[in-house]
Amino acid sequence: MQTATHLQIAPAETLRGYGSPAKRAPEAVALGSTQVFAKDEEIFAEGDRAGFFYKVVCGAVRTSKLLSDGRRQIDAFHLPGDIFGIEAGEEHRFSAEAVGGATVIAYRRCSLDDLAARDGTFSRQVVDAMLRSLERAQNHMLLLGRKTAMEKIATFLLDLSARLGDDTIELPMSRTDIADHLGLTIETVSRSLTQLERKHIIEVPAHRRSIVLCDKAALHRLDA
Amino acid sequence: MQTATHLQIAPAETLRGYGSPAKRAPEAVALGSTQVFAKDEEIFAEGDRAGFFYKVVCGAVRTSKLLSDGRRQIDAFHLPGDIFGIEAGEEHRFSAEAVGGATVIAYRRCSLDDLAARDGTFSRQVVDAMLRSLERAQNHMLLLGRKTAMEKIATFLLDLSARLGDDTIELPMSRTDIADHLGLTIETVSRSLTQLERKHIIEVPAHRRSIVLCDKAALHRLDA
DNA sequence: CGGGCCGTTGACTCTTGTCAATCGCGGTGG
DNA sequence: CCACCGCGATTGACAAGAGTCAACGGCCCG
Repeated sequence: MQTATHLQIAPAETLRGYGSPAKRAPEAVALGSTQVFAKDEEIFAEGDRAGFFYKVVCGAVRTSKLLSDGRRQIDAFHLPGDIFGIEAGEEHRFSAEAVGGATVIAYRRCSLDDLAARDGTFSRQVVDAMLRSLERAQNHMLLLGRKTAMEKIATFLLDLSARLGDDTIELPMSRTDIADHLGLTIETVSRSLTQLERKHIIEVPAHRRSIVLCDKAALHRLDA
Repeated sequence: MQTATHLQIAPAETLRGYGSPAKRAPEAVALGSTQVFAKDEEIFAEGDRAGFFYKVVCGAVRTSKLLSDGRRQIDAFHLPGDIFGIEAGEEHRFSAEAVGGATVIAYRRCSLDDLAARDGTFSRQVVDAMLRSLERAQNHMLLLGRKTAMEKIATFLLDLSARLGDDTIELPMSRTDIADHLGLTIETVSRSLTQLERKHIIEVPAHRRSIVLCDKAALHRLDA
């Protein structure tokens, strides 16, 4: 086995703008440069040249695809620690936007071959990220193709709670985002949550932006 | 850049059986061993130890996940040349079965780190396969979450025709498989095909196992 | 010739989507 | 400080796309 002593991933201090006036935090941290994006600000768009990939530091990021008539599918929400924006080809295959403000680290994309050829911690992390994306995508296909609205909501809440490590979920995203992630309409999301609330399985405080899971067992039962 | 002169992926001649009486073609081709599976025979199951991954030589393979009550989602059909069964963890995250007979090559899975650490053609091919799976999964999520039944069918037919490189599609899979892939019921698949037939957009010969795309432009119009 | 499997078709149901009104919080400006 | 405005969320009434259940048809194979 070879011994690569240094990761040779180029720092990405010389970031070109993305057409949006984001405040950039230019201190180059280790291998990438930190950037701050405002609520709903675009990080990259479908079809953009994939010069960088990213790791979420804080906040949340959504990656999505659009149909020609505007229907949207959010394939994933990325939380702190998650890596997104890795591509096989030269272009990004989906767009990424900050959900209510996010800080990310941008890594210059070296050739994927190069990356795959190294054996440092970081390359392992990237390959792992890819595989976890794939796994998540596969689970999500099962959800989208075969689960009912209520099952989708239950899965979503349990997953988010597990990822955040807390039974009280501060939702970073709007109902519209949730709907576009689960393949539902905003009305169906709202009605499902109301129903769960009435059964005392969850509690939704007045500002409606956080959800407390009171009865996880019941949620697991609802989740097929 | 290092120069790995040999791919060090272990041949997989010493295959343990998978609990099913498949005829095995034991000649070890290059890096893996060829295996033949009968119609609907299981190649591996969800939860099996992921000791191998596979490349389709001929025929077709479906990979799928099940819900506790039997609802099924086929995440992909794998055609000749496609690689499937690569996993991040120790277990297969979905099951794989031959669709009406398939020949595959099994590769012993070395540690993914090792694999990622090499720079040979084959490792590149594997990483590429992963990224293509991911891309396909993302497109499929858009389909499952946001397309109508007719749009799903149109997308499916165009995709299959493109992959097979032919406007006449010999369907390797049943209506049930198609339904479980597109998140529909067998009845809806059947009705959609009949409707396309009536509009002279496709032709479906009497045995119903092949489909001729007469009017691809119309299909593209139906596909959002 | 008969049985079974796969696919098609029809009638009906129902979950989810659509359209529209209202609520309520938060921010803004007088 | 308070009234107003606007956006996001909720709720209701209704529509419709897709699912369910059931019958039937045709093909293959014994």
